[in-house]
Amino acid sequence: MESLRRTKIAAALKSTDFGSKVCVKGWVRTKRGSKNVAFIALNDGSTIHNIQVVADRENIDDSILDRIHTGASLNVIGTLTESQGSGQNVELMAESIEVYGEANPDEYPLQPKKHSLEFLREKAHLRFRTNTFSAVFRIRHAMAYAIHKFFNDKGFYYMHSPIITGSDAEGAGEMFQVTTLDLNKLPKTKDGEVDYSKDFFGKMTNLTVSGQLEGELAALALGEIYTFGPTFRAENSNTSRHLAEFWMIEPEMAFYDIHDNMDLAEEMLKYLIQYALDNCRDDLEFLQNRLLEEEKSKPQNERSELSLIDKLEFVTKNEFVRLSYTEAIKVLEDSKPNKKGQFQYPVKWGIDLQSEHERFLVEKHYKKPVILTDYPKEIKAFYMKQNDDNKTVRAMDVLFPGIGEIIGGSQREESYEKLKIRIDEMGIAEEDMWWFLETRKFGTVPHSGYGLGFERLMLFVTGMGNIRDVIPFARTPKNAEF
RNA sequence: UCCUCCUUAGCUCAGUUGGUUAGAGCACCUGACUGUUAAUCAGGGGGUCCUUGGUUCAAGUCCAAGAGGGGGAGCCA
Repeated sequence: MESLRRTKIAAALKSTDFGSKVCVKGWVRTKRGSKNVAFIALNDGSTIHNIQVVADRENIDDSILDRIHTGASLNVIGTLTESQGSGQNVELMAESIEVYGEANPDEYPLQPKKHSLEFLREKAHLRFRTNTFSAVFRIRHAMAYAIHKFFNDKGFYYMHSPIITGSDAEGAGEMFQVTTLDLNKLPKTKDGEVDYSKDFFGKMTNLTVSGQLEGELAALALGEIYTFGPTFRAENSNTSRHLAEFWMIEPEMAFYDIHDNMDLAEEMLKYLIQYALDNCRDDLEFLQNRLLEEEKSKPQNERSELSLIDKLEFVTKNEFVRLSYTEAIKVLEDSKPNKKGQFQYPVKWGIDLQSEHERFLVEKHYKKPVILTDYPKEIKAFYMKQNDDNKTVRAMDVLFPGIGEIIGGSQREESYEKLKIRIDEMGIAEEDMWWFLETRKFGTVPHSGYGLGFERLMLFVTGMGNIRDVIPFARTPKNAEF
């Protein structure tokens, strides 16, 4: 077969250079045939759209066409032409086709039809080859890039916080232990405890549950930093919005108060969503149509009011509602569902807000993203700045429709004395936190930060319903396949 | 971890009150068709009814336990 530089399908479909000879390579989505001609829809991942390869049986031998099924990989050389059919503008009249690899249709699990997301989750090694997942993962790339671009353009520095941590005071959940000890022959101390001095690091270590504490150290010198890396939580969470391994973005900013923090969070979310609208249009349209199809089988009252793209545009164009926890409790107490006793969990100042409460505020009452601030100190982490009322802390949670908490953050406590007292009150070992406390001892400043769950952002942008479908290989309790 | 629902052909699903040889669409194979659009039409092959135990003359169907999965809740991002 002659050699010719490969053209990506995205570029070939945009070309108007009809009559030119091009080479495309990709994977077969469908093959349709009639007596004289076969049509092959070919996709190479460069776009959601396929190029239609037209194989005239006079030019392409039946022995080749017989080897081509859904999933096969091809190298096609042909002439770019204006399509005679109505489904596409451009097509490729094949002159020669090389089959790189066949896909035995008796064994290849993907077919040119709708598969359930649950089925594809078990075929995660092949699901990239579907329209839905190729769209999701192109958008995932775009969002990761946009995050770096947003922060870089604002003068933030990308800081790599450690994955393995010797601190067990991050306080964000159960941790995965990291060890090189032989679990069948654990070294013991005289007291019968595991002797961690024999472990790789000479102490007990875990995978990080948050890069925030290290991020603060960097922010208190570099000014504005962000982390973007994997995070691990060994919680036995079995929901559509939790993963044991997920990616988190954690900006930390010196000299930012809680209001600067909220402004940044809102600006960032709007920027990221606008970036998707501007750069992932084809993929968003595909996912939007997919959702519309899915909703046809739902009863009218369960269908969403806005389409995916309208929903994204709505968020970019409207101010987020900002109110304090105390105000939110009042709204909830005065709400219809509360008066009718429809909340499963009663509303009272001091409780942690339940999903049903957050959903009422975001989806029913305000119908907009909501930022809640100034929570009771008892239900929030030790590092949050205490308010003068001695009851609340300067926390902020950004709540999104359908997702719940997409961002959690706060202004940080900068007072050495207050922080030390809070650490004692919460029973955290002070000797583990000496380095964190020293930043308050030497040249402390007001500062703030937050954590954005990358996959939760992905859920919102793609409209997907399960967090396992917006990360390539989900890690959840009892599942670390692939 | 709790509540709830589900598991039947490669995939999506139907299967009545427990009753003889378990069905459909798609996919695959064969044939028809002069350019299709998840092509269409005709025919064909394809089953550990999740597993184990129980009730019964008889279990895909009823009961119990287990496994896997979905949805909701808690924990949170």
